[in-house]
Amino acid sequence: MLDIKYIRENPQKVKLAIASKGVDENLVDAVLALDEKKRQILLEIETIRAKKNQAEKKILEEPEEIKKKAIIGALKEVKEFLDKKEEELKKIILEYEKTLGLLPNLPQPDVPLGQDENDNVVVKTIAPKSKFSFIPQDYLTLAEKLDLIDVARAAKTSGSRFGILKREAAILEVALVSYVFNKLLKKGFIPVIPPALIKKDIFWGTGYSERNPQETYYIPTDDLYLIGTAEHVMIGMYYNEILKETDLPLRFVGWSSCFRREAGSYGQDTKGIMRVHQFDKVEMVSFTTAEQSDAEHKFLLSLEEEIMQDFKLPYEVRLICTGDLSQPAAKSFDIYTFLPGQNQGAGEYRETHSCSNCTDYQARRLNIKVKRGNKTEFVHTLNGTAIAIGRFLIALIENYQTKEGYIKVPPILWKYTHGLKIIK
RNA sequence: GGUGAGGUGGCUGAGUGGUUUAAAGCACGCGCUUGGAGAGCGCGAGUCGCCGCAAGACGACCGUGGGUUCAAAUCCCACCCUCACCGCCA
Repeated sequence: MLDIKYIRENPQKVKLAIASKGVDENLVDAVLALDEKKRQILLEIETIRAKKNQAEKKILEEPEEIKKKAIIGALKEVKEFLDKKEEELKKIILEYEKTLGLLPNLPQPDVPLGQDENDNVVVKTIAPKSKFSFIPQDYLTLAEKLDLIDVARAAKTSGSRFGILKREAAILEVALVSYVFNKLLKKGFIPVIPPALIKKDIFWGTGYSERNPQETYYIPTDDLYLIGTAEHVMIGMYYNEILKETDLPLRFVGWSSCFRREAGSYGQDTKGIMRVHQFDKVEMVSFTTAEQSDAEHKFLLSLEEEIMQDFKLPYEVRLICTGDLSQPAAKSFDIYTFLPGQNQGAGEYRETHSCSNCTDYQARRLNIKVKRGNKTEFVHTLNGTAIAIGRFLIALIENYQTKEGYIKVPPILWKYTHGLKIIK
């Protein structure tokens, strides 16, 4: 949610900003019109209510029955009028909040203008150190030979766009989670295993529902949503709470399954587990003060890069352009990992991590504040991928493959795989 | 699922129809005191909206939504949530 005062004072800036994210700029005028109407009715109601309150106090001092009755009679008429006005106000507030909710967070000034992911800007490249002496194979070919990923049987039980991780792939997931929990625990993150179902208010509050409502699984019987990421729960945990300043930055790491309907992605990545309805992910989340959030954003990105470097994976960091930013994000970096087995061995960079500063956008929607001295203010929230298991496994399989079609286990994981050093 | 208790400000907690402008304590802010800190003392201070250059005025808010009443934190109804005990259960 945006600050209405800021919109009132800077309507042109807001229009430009939301247009750069591909959202209709006319929404700004709609919000301002509703805001004005709302304030006008509110003023009217409050003036009358002030008079009514004074009249009520007079009744106490009034000894004469006749005068009392006259006042009470007049008050009844006033009440009927107020009831009508209040009804009108309620409708306008509802419309106002709905419209205001449609406005996305504003991009920070250093975010490049652009339409879609093709306009994202590469800000750093860690290129592959050496080339394969053979033509590297596609992860799915390798994984199916070794019986690590079973898409066919997943289709049998669950339909298209599902995968079953088997044998060493399942062991690797547990190892990856242990490794990354261990790493982030040392950095002061609080580990969390969240529920997979959340309430409507929380889901709305994290700010992902408006732009692509069909993306989420919804269970009508219980009025609950399946989480698309552990972030939904980790941010939502503090709904309507006031945090202590000394607790900030407050950091969580959560491991959960993530559910995505992938509506509108027909034909993309239809094979394998690159794009599936359910995958597991370890996600980082931070709550900070307004001044801390830029530094925290860099910190989360640095952790993601550390993870990449622990595994000696080649990658690019891309600064996301305005048109590709999510609704709540003010600025995002993505990490694209090099997958040498794609394009018949020519290789390709694919998105494996993301890292966003949502400033106070989610905090306003969820009413999450921090007490600073005598005042309370909205916190800033950030999120970043630690390891998205499916895509990270793809990266490991393709980068650690051998000529024989085996897969080496990265040394950093040995301590978590109990002696497993190669998959064959 | 059953029974009972409860939901009040940053926190604990008093408040059963009208000077509640929500007591008190803790925490917080400013000042006094001190070489400095602490303790102590004094003062200030809820949130949101709205009008105003400002001082300040006004309105709303005591889990949420309705209702009763001239008047509701307080009475009534529904719902949500928390805690305790019981039942069931991986």
